[in-house]
Parts: sequence; structure tokens; C-alpha cells
Amino acid sequence: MTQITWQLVQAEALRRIRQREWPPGSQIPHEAVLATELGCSRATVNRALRELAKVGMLERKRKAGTRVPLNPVRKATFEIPIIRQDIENRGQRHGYRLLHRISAIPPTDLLLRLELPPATEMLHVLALHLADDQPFCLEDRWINTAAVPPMDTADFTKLSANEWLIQNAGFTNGNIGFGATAAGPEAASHLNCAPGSALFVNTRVTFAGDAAITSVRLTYAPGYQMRAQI
Amino acid sequence: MTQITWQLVQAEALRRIRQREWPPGSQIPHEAVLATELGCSRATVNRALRELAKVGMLERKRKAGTRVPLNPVRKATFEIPIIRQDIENRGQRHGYRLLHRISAIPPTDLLLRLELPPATEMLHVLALHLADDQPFCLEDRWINTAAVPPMDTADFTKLSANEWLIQNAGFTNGNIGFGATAAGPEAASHLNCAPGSALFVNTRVTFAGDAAITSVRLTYAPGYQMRAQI
DNA sequence: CTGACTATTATGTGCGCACATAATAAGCTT
DNA sequence: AAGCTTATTATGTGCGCACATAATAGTCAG
Repeated sequence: MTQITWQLVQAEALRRIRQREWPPGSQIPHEAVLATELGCSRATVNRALRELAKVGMLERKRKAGTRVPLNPVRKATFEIPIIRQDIENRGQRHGYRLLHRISAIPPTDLLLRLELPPATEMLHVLALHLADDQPFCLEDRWINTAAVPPMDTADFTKLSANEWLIQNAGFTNGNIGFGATAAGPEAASHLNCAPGSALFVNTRVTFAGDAAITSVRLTYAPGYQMRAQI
Repeated sequence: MTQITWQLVQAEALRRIRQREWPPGSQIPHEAVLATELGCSRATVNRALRELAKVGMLERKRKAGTRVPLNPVRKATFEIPIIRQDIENRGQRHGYRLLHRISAIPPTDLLLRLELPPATEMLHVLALHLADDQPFCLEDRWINTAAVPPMDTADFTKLSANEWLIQNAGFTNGNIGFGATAAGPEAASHLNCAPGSALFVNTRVTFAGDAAITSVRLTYAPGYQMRAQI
């Protein structure tokens, strides 16, 4: 006897949504009904619908039931790239050059974003990533040395701060932003492009629990595209 | 008696990862062990760990067990913004202007990406979104009219194609890309910025099952940032 | 030693049940 | 009729069990 899996239930639910058997805004039968109708247990239906709700295809509320949202806010998931792997996945050779490494007091707005007290000294690292010896991405990073393991052995001349942090300071939460910026004179010279070129920028702030770990600004060479699946 | 929830198990697992009780690269105890240790059922442990694996905090393989990845590929989720809501969430007034609406044969590379036969006629819509009467975003869209409900009543002069499609053509999958581009003369005039300005670009291709629905390219006015939580 | 087969083992998932929780609906009092 | 209290109901979650599945380790024939 072939069992009904939650994936099958999910696929059937998706079909009904797509084919308007469950039109937008409408309520769908509740779990127990679907379970008997599809010939499986309520737990199976629950898992299928729960995961659909998590990606925004359904809205669920206790007692109120489950409905197909009128304006579904679809969610997409993308992988935060480890720059070296990102480059190697393209079949290119990763190179890395440390430009700058100094302990200093960051701008106050950064300290505010990281919820750190004023005048906290942090480590500032500036580095360039290369793909097949061509400039790929400029990494501008501030590290909260108090919140990560001692980095005496890590001088970041060989291993990027990116990877060192990933391996040595597991983070739990944070936020990320994407935008575009015109290349300033410094970025232009490092990335080997004309000043004023349109560059893709990715900023991240990461925390471990409530302790700020690092803030990074990645400026990519012209033409870079970041991709994700919906 | 207070029960152990899967959230508690998950929090405990996160703590152990963060505090290096389960160091990167190491294997963690298997579900049954954790279940007895934490005083809950295996199903509860399973759910906690399964969800951690989904966001890249753990790696699970049958028989091989569960381990903390050396190079965790963290996944971030962001919401695909409905432009009007995006603007209204900023406390601004949404405006919309249809610039162009014509049936035509799109470039062949687009048809290839959409997996449509050559010389398929599609609907091309160009529109401008405004925030408090300021240009916000330029929407350049191709719609596969064969795959969506008839749109006789939808002329897109008032309601954006964006919203019409969301309400009338539930999609199931697709992909999304982010990048930066320099403003061309046309974009510059519509978005009221200098030619050559660095603009954030978001391209999306969406399918319903295996039928292509639409391809859209959103070019945002200078300064726009897209944000997401990790 | 090699390659094919056979256990073994950890995760993946289904089931039926129970109870918790949140949101709504119904009823009751004043 | 307004406001409080009490059912009712759909989802959320836990438990113990069973079996499926994938990957590994072990075994054995040649």
C-alpha cells in the first residue's frame, strides 16, 4: 500500500490554489476534513499546510482556519555566499589580498547599529577578493573583537576575515541589505573600473545572540548578479 | 508539568553550537540520545534539528548522522515586495503610471529563459511607480498571455500588472536576481536622475508549474535598499 | 585484493491520540 | 443593548510507535 506523504498533500494543495479550486481570499477545508478526504492523518496535512504557510502561499490562524491570501507575500530564500565558494562555483580561481587591518573606533552610526557603547574599539579589515586574478569584490569589515575568540593567529593575510569568522564565530541572527552605489575613486582603483561605475553592494550585520559580531560591506565589481530561487 | 517544546530543543542546540560544545565539523549526538537527555520524544528533537538544517545551521544525512558544518552556508529569507505595499509601508503614497502596453514578440533570449517556443507573442508592459509623486521604480514586464486568465478587463492603467498577476495568476516557482546598472537615458528621464546613476535592479522570472507566467525587470530610483533578516 | 551482497544504523516520515492555545461565537447578566 | 463570561473550534504541538530510506560498515565469494 502506497502511503500519502506530506509532499503529495502539499502538491495537491498547490494544484488547487493554482487552478483556483481554492480561489484567493477563500477559506480552505480544515485539516481534519482534508485528512479524511485525502486518506491520511491530520499530522500529515498539518505539515504540508504549515510549510506552505511558511513560504506565504497560505495564511493560517487558530480557530479562524486556513485561507489563500489575497495578496500573497511570497518569500524567497537565498544562500549567503561565502565569497571563495561563490567564485569557485563559477569555475574560477579565488584570490585574496589584504589591504588594511587596523584597530580603531568606528563611526558612531555603526556602533549604534551594532548596539555597542560609544568609543568601542573594533578591528577594521579591508580586503580584495579576486576571481582568476581579476578584482571581484571589495570587503570592508568591522569586527567586534570582544565578542569573538582571540584572533592572535588570524592575521587575515591568507585566510579572509569572512571565512575565519564563519569558522570561529557562529552567528545566530542578523540582517542584510542590497543596493547599488557609484564607484568612488578608491573602490574604482581597487576594482579596476571607471569611477562612477554602477556597483552592486551587499551590507550585512551579524549577531550571536545579542552580541554584535561584525558588520561588513561588500562592493562587487561591475556586472555581478546575485541569484536566488523562489 | 511543563513540556519540552521543539523550540526549546532548538534553542538549546543553538546554544551548544554557539558555545562550541558542538564545535564546527563535529558530529552531534543522534536524535534518540538527545531525546532521552532532554526528556522529550524523538519527534520533538527531529523537528528542532530538521528546521536548523533547513537554514544551514546543521547538516543531516541518513545513517551518517548530524554535524555542525565547517563552512555553514547560511540561508536568508526575504519577502518579495509588492511595490505598492513596499511604498505604503514607508508611509508614502503610491502612484502608478502606465507608459507602454503592447503585444509583441520578445527578444529570443527571453523566450529561451521562459522555455517558450520561438516567435511567441507576449504582452509587454512598461510602467512607473511613484512614492509621494517621486519616481520610485520602473517596471519592465513581459507577460505570457497564454498562461494567465484573459485580461480583457485589465488594461493596467490603474492597477499595476504586478498586482493583477499576483491576484490572478498564482505562481509556484521562479528565480530572482539582484544587481546594479547604470541609468540609461530612458531610465534616467523616467526615474528623474542623472544618466549613468547607479541603480539597483531586480529581475524575476516566474512559472506556474512548468508554464512561464512573466518576466519582470524592476529598476529602482537611486538610493533604494532592499532589506532582509537572516 | 576486489567486487558484490548483506547487515546495521541514523534520519525521514506516517499514524492515532491527547491536550494546549488562540480566536471566535454564543450566552448571560445588568 | 452593552459588556463580561463561557463554550466552541481550528490550528499547534507532544508522544510512542512503526516502518521506509539512504548511507555506511561488514562479510564473503572469486
